[in-house]
Amino acid sequence: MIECQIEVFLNIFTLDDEKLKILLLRKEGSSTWRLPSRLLKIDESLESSATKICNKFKLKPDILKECHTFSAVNRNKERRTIAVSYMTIINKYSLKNYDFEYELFDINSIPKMAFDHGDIIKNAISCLKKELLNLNNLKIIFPADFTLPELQKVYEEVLNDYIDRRNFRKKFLPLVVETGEKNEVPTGGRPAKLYRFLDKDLDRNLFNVIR
Amino acid sequence: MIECQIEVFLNIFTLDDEKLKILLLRKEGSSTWRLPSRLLKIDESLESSATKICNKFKLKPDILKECHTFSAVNRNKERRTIAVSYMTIINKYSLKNYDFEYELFDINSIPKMAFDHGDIIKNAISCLKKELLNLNNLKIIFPADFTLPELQKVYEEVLNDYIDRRNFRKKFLPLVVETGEKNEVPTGGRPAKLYRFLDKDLDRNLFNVIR
DNA sequence: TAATAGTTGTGTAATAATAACGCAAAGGAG
DNA sequence: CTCCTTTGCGTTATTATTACACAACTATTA
Repeated sequence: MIECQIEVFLNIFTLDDEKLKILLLRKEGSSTWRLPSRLLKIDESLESSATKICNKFKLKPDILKECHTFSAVNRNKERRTIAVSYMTIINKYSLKNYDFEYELFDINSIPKMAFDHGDIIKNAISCLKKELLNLNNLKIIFPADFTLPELQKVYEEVLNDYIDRRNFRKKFLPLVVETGEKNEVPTGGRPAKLYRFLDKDLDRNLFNVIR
Repeated sequence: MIECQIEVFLNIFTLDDEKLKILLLRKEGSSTWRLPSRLLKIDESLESSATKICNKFKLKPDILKECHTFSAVNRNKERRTIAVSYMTIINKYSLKNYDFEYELFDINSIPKMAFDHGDIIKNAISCLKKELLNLNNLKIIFPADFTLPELQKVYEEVLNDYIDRRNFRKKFLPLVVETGEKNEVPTGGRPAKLYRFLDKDLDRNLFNVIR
């Protein structure tokens, strides 16, 4: 039996400005950033602790997944601390009301992080990519009025590969329906049609996980 | 900060008599079975603690994966206990020398388990199935001199589906080489040829994960 | 207003992967 | 020798994937 504290970390991912981003916090005057976290209390499970972090941001996430448990003996010099990392995917617009200072960072440009938070994020990002291949999870960040090029950019980032535009459309057109509108935001070219997902069985992957 | 103990569980899977099995222990005179486990010590990480369980069975596993962390408040009535579950896949013959009483159980016939060990196993079995789809892990239980029907039976269990024998062979023949021998154990029919895997890039799945 | 640059939308043909199928060969049991 | 069980083998049809080029729409610039 050991005396130790359990830290719960929450990696909150979202899509912002066509890029996958993670929500990070910084203490007043600190030069390093940190993940939202919480110490486990005696009367709560890890899942409920992670849910309480969500509540602080007024989030009701559709997905909350355990990523990994970090237990290196010296990860906290002061006292033995074990960290359990969770991840969630949210829509950026559910962050409208908040009482906290936060910043969204592109997952490819993570800033200098406190302690081992950088390792925790790295692990969570690979978890994110697996989850985003499932259409139900993709739908969280693309609830309505998205363009196919936007979708494709996310897939290309997740798969870390180029996808042919015509072949991509062939896969997705049977799953979506045109809203009739066009993208109002100028992209410097022909405006793209807006789509939303059909209410179909979306609990599947159109692309395969690359191990 | 809470005072709690961390329990490490190890799900040891192997292939025995053409069936996927898990290694379980039973205390003298007890009616219920338990998973191999260990309390985390102050000076070890979870991974090293799980490795120490392996050592007790004189195992040097090729794979050791974290499955899940179990943290329900009342999972141990006496004191707050959080359990981290690991799984490994071993070759049955690495269990030849042991100092412990153990029994191998078909993963489809798990006996009455102590506490929440049944839940932990259930979770680990789904983890096992994901891992076995990777040829490198499959090779652990099929290191040499296996028959294609034996392989196929494992796939059918993992995928929970029937596979056409001819199509199955078509997929695997490019990966294996005949040893020249035939299966000596009578199966009530034509004896199957023995194979071993070629030394190829096996870090991939020939069948896709079904979510 | 014409030319240019940037972005989106569209179809077809070649190739590869998967699914569906029946029968002969080898051994064991009677 | 017959019957039963299991293994080994090839072909065809279907489906999925890949590769590839040009026109349409908008904003910007000359």
